[in-house]
Amino acid sequence: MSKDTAAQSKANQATIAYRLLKQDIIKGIHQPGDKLLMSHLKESYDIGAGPMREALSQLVADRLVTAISQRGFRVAEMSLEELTDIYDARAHLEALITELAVERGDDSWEATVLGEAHKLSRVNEVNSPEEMLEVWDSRHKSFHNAIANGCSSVKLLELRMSLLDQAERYRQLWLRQTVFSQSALEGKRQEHSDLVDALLDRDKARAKQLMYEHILSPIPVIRNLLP
Amino acid sequence: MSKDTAAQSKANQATIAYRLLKQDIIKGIHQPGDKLLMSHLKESYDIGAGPMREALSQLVADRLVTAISQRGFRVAEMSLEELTDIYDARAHLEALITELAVERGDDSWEATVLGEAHKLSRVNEVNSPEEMLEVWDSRHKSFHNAIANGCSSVKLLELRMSLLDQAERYRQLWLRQTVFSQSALEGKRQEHSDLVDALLDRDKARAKQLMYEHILSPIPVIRNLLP
DNA sequence: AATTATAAAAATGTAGATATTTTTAAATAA
DNA sequence: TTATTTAAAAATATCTACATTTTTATAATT
Repeated sequence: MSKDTAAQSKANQATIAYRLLKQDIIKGIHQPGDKLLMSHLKESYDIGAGPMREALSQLVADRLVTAISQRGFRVAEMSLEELTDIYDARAHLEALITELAVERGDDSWEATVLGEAHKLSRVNEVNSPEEMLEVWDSRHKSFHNAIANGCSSVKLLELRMSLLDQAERYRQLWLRQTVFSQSALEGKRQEHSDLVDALLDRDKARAKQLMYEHILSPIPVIRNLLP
Repeated sequence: MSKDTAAQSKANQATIAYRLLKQDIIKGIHQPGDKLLMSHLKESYDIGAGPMREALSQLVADRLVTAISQRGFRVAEMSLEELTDIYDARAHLEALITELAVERGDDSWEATVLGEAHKLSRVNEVNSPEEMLEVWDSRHKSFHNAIANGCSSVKLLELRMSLLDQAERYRQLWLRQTVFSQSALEGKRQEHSDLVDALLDRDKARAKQLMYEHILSPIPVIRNLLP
């Protein structure tokens, strides 16, 4: 039995519900502002009220869901204000982490970053557009994770993940626009290439600045798509 | 009826359990590594298993508790490695937030910082040592919160709070040593005064550097007290 | 000693009971 | 009529008590 299958089978109902709900909120199956009715959730996920509550209050901590005592749960709203706030925080945090990664990253970090950059630049021979989207997004994330890991700070990486989760619904809006536009994709390719250059040159200030701008760049696109 | 009492009376069992448990873990009533037995918790807090699980899994997200599926919950261990990691992250994040506060803070921010600094410098006419501890800690937190609020980033402030919560058990070790030592207290007074000067001078680089060092300064004290 | 069987303890989940909020409809007042 | 209040009903959230599953401890067996 694979490790993954073992983990899945061991996971309790609350964990299963948490994963499914989170995915469905990110995918937009549950829209911002939607009421998350316990009776519906119980039925559609086939999970009891207890574990479901447990999952929901975790998502409240993740800021993907809001709760009012005795009045249940709703999918958290999306707004231009939140978009700006999340991306401002992400840009500053990611810039900080990049700076630390340049200071602290070793040879093996450099190697991994270079490897992930290469994989990302070679997203070509794919079948469907949907697969393209998935593969590019996955490799793009791996590339950025590889850079960030160089900072060697467990806690900063956890904070980074928390912001990424909160940004994910906004990112989804940007992703389609970017991956399906040859020129946008080429722009990203250039940004990534410049970034890698700065990292390998150990040019702290330049890497920090490039990362800051790279993170903020999707904002105009997302702003236009925001409902 | 006061707002607080109303909030208390409206809060559900899970929220009550979360608050009580968190306090008791920070106070050390539940020690690092302790098993959090559902039957004991149910009895001592007089709260059912469902809400108690909900509270526990929130504390897992807060990193104050660890969970193993089907094997229950334990108070998270404390370690020198975690101390170093948390304080490294805190110092960098707080320095970043301070820098932004100097950039973004307005007149009313300056006024609040100055006011809180004044209150903190006047913790004197108190009755018991225990009260002294409580009052100083409370005002010290308010002072630092006032500075941080200047950054105007909801998300960065949330990340800051998350790290503060994780640092709280370590901070408690340092607090007694500092508040009950006249020389240590004088040292802090000086650091705070320098910090305020840099803030009001809008000296970004200096404020950032002072804050970075201020956050890291408790580490040697805590290291010696760590069990 | 190592392995297996058994019993006890504990975690987790379910179903139904209870409490709260929301909706609906009727009654009252402007 | 229109708006407001009130009371009852329905919908919903939450909790409790119990049932089930899993783990852990103990004893028995090889």
